[in-house]
Amino acid sequence: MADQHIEQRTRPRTERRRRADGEQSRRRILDAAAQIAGERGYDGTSIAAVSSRSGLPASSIYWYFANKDELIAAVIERSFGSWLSALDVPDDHGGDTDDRVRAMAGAVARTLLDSPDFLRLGLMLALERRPSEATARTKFLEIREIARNRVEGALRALAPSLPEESVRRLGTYVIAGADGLFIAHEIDGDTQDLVAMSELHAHAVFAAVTRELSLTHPQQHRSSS
Amino acid sequence: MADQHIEQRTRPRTERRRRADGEQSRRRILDAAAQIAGERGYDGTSIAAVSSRSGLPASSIYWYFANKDELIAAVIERSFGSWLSALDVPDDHGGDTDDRVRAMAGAVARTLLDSPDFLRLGLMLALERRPSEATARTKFLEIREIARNRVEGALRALAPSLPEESVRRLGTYVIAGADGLFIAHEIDGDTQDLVAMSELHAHAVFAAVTRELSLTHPQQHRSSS
Amino acid sequence: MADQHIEQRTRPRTERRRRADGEQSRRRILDAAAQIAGERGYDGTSIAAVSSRSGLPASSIYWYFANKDELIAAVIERSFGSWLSALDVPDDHGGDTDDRVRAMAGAVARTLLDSPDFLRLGLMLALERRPSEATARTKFLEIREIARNRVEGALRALAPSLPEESVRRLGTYVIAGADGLFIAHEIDGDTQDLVAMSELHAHAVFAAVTRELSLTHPQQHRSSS
Amino acid sequence: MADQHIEQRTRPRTERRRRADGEQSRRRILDAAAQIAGERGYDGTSIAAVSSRSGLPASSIYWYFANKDELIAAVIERSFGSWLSALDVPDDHGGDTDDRVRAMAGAVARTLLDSPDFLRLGLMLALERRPSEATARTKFLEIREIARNRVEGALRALAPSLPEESVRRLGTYVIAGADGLFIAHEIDGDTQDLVAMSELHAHAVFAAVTRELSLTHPQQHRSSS
DNA sequence: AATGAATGAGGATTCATTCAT
DNA sequence: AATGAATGAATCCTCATTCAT
Repeated sequence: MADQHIEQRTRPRTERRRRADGEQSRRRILDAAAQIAGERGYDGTSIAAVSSRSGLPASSIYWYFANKDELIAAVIERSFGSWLSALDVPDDHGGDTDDRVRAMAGAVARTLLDSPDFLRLGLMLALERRPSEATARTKFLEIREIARNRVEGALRALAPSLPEESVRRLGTYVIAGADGLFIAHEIDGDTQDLVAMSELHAHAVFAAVTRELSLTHPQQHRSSS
Repeated sequence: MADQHIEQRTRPRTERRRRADGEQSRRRILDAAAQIAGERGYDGTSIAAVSSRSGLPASSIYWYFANKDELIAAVIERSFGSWLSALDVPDDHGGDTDDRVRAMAGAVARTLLDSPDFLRLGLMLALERRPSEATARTKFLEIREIARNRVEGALRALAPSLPEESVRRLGTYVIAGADGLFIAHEIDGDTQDLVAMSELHAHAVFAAVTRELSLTHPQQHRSSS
Repeated sequence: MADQHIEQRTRPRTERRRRADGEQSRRRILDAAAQIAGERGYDGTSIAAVSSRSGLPASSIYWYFANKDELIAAVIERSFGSWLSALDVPDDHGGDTDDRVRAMAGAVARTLLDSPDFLRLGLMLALERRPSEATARTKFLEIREIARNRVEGALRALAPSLPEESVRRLGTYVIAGADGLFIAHEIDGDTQDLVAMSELHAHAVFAAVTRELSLTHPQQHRSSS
Repeated sequence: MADQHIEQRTRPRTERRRRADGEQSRRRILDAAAQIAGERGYDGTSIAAVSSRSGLPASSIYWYFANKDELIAAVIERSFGSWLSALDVPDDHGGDTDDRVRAMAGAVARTLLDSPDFLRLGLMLALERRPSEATARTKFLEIREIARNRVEGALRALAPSLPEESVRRLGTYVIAGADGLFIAHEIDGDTQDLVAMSELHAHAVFAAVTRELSLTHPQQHRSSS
């Protein structure tokens, strides 16, 4: 913190931070909080630690965030945002359905490897049964709902005749698999290949979709795994 | 904690009552700690909270457990033990392979519904990545390894020709699905049927097994779901 | 605060609008501070609270007031001023002495009911005995001295032959009763009629005056209540 | 604090504090809190200050008191108790009614001079409009009710035919006068003689009692000041 | 005429743990 | 076999105030 401060003073004022750069401070705080929360979880993320890692005094953190809870919520939100935008780019390309599903799964897996903060943090918050007013937890649950809607949209696009009930069930299953594989990867480290496992999961989901279809419209489909 | 326990057993006790009291106190502490840790996670489980919920003074907790970490480890161990014993009973019964797999999945799901503490707590610990190799976390990872060995054993029994690499991969996938579905159930409450979802997962795994077999020994298998 | 105020007046202002804004901001701050200080006392009046209630940033408060202490002093001064001016109007009217005393007491009581902030705040400050001679407290004590002088003046007018020592004593007693009744009203709410109680007090004081007179000049007076 | 602690260790263990003397620690904390709160009020009484004045670490204060509020409440309660017991001793003695009233007033005044903490503190709390759940304020209001009941009892004993409404009114007036004179004494220091002023107040109340009686039972009484 | 941003000191309270008894 | 009391470090957060713009 100290050196940070000194650096700021000694550095010649060539580019005077436009509008007294609070944007940068806010970002520094979020960066620090994201790192620490990613390593140590919600409770392990002390304001003092964020302060010293960000170079700003603890009291300054409260200029930008009402309290620790909202700080973590902001971390989750930003992390989710950058995950989403990383995902959005490679949306459609050729190949048959199976290939496309597998590609999507791989993309999800890869982006999770890059910015997993919101997921790890969010899962921890979700598992701890904090009072429901907790901003950070609520934020994660909102985000989770967004992700689920996307997944369900993709499932509907993939199999338009799939009944809504199946869409819900398979949506849950897709996300459950992603969560579970993410956890496996977090626990076992890089010994397990998250991308390969995700493709396995995609396969399983794909098989489940066709199976559900065959149960609903028995004449139109055959087992296709 | 371990030596404490042993000491209590080996030292001859003239008065039965005393020993019973000690054991009862220990149990009360564990019960309280299990409840709280299940609700609030490792950090949220303060010694003071365990003290007031158990009715015993904080210092008494340290008579039974070396420190908080070993208390939580004991909670996990006990909870896992009761989960395992609940699982052990209905091990084998007739029906074809598919049925058997589905039955196992249902049993696992049901026991998780009954005693979910160790899994929730363990997952939190696993996600938290606390720097020092905490006893409680280690204990959970050990237990997880036991569970994985069981799963892999079942997979080998199911498909003896499955290569070891596939066994590992599918073992991971089985557990990941269980974790993910457990989380989904924790988050969404009872709106999702954990048992039905587990059977869906069992199906998916079974399909994956046959698929791996067909990839490895292409001539011997056909799709069999 | 004082110089700030003067500076504002002496410096010629080209634009009328600007000056009006400044004065309005100052008033907004004082209003907010008066409300909060009336409710929560000196320590309970944080600059942050005044800032959010007034809608102006905390740093702007320091543009108008040197520090918190002078802000509170200004609150007391303004509140006292408006109390005094409310009191000044109905100063003299007919009736015998008893009536006049009672009317005065009623007037005081009514104005206290209308603007009790400065008295409540002042009493809190007076009781608090903060070590450094805080401006706000001093301001209140000055004001209290002014009020006492008025009371003593009225007593002298009422009974010119009353010795100075008695004037002092009765002046103290008048104010003590007012303070006490104000407190009773603050505590018990409207269950007690402050005006009626004030008239009771006026009676008591009047009786005490005649009593003091009879002790000093025994031959000239008789009981006259 | 430090020396305190050392002293405790170096002092030879001749009299080992019976039952690990928490009673003494509690008293030390209360003493410290009473001194500081008497000087600086509720907000001015920081736990850190109580800690260093009592010689016990801040965290130990929380062994005895749930929070600062309950600590102050305990201070008020104890101070009131010792005031009451100081007051109880000289209950009845000869002389005519006027003398007796004056003696009582003098006793009250003298005891207030000795242990005024509960009154100063309580008045401050009563004036600040803290949330009603505040323990300390509530405690003071309870105490005030006890004192009022006593006063009303004394009034009834003094003039059994006094109607209840007058008893209430005069009870309020007695206490208001005491509060007001106490404040006058606190503000002006020893320049005003609290005891003499209290006797003046007693006289005024006595006159008011006879006046109320004469208004209610016009034939039985005459003005008696 | 103002204000966004920053800051160090201090606020109350909880923490896991120890120790004498 | 247990516990009342104590403790120092850490917790989150608020405080009044400053300063560059």
